[in-house]
Amino acid sequence: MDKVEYGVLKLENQLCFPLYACSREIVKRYKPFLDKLELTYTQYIAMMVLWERKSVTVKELGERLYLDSGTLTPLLKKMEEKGLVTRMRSEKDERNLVVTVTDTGERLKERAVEVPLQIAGCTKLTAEEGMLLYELLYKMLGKQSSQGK
Amino acid sequence: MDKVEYGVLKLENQLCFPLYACSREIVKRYKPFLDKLELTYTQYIAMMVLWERKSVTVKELGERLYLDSGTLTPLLKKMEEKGLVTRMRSEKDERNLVVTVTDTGERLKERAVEVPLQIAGCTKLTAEEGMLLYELLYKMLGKQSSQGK
DNA sequence: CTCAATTCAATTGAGTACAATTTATTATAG
DNA sequence: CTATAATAAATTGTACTCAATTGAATTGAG
Repeated sequence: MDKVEYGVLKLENQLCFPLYACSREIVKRYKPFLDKLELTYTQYIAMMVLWERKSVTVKELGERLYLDSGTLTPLLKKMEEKGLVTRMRSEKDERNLVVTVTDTGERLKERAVEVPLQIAGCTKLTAEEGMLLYELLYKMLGKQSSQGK
Repeated sequence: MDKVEYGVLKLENQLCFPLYACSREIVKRYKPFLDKLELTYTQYIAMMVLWERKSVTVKELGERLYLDSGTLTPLLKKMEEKGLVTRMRSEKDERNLVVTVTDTGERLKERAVEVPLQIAGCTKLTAEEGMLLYELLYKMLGKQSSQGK
């Protein structure tokens, strides 16, 4: 009767913590594979959008990745230096900066396809559990799942 | 027949991405509440361990939070400056640094209990979904769930 | 038209993360 | 006992992450 409901403050009773820890652990699992491509994890997911779209504005990329220009501007400048993308102001609206994959960036895609395959072997979840986790995470993110691809 | 299996490289087919995005979004949801306590998210989870254990070494704290001394040393120094913890070398083994909650740190616990309650209202998942997500994340982290608390 | 509001990137500053190295301390093989 | 190995923090350097601010370009109300 002395202690109140401090149980809610225990780390093991938090949902946020395994989410935070798991996210970082997964990024670490990607590292050895991404090192071979000389990409960081953030650069990798940015390239995923670019391989799919060819050209996007910083704003669109940010909406897709949940990142803002504070993160993306320096990231994209490094990717430009590496020759993976070009950065150019839109002619229609010069406030927009258009990022486009170069041929070098496009060629990297061929080596990158191996990454998801190699990572799949490191996962401790079954396919069904992975699917379920996917659905729950997107629900938590507040978006409709686009699983039915 | 021209395109190969590039579908594996689509952002929407990744499990890692919603994990990464969700983790950051949740930390953002905590921010307004943690701001009132003048804690960052990382400081908050470190305090959770300390509220539970009273005293831990940097090594133990790191194992619990999946963080290393490179992250924890500056974090704990800031927490010491704020008067939340003390940092002292262990007498038994001076390689170990023992972190202990101060009275100020202990008092913060009383205000912190509100945080999980207020966050709970922001979640888009049902209790069952939350539990399921929790189990899946711990399985992915490669630890046995300690849910049966 | 024209100036105030809006939009988009860039910048700034604080705070992590983490790999790799260094330093101090303790354990251990010979 | 002593040189070596192992361990724990701290340090260093790179790379995000994000809130807040700034500045240039565009929009829109009057």
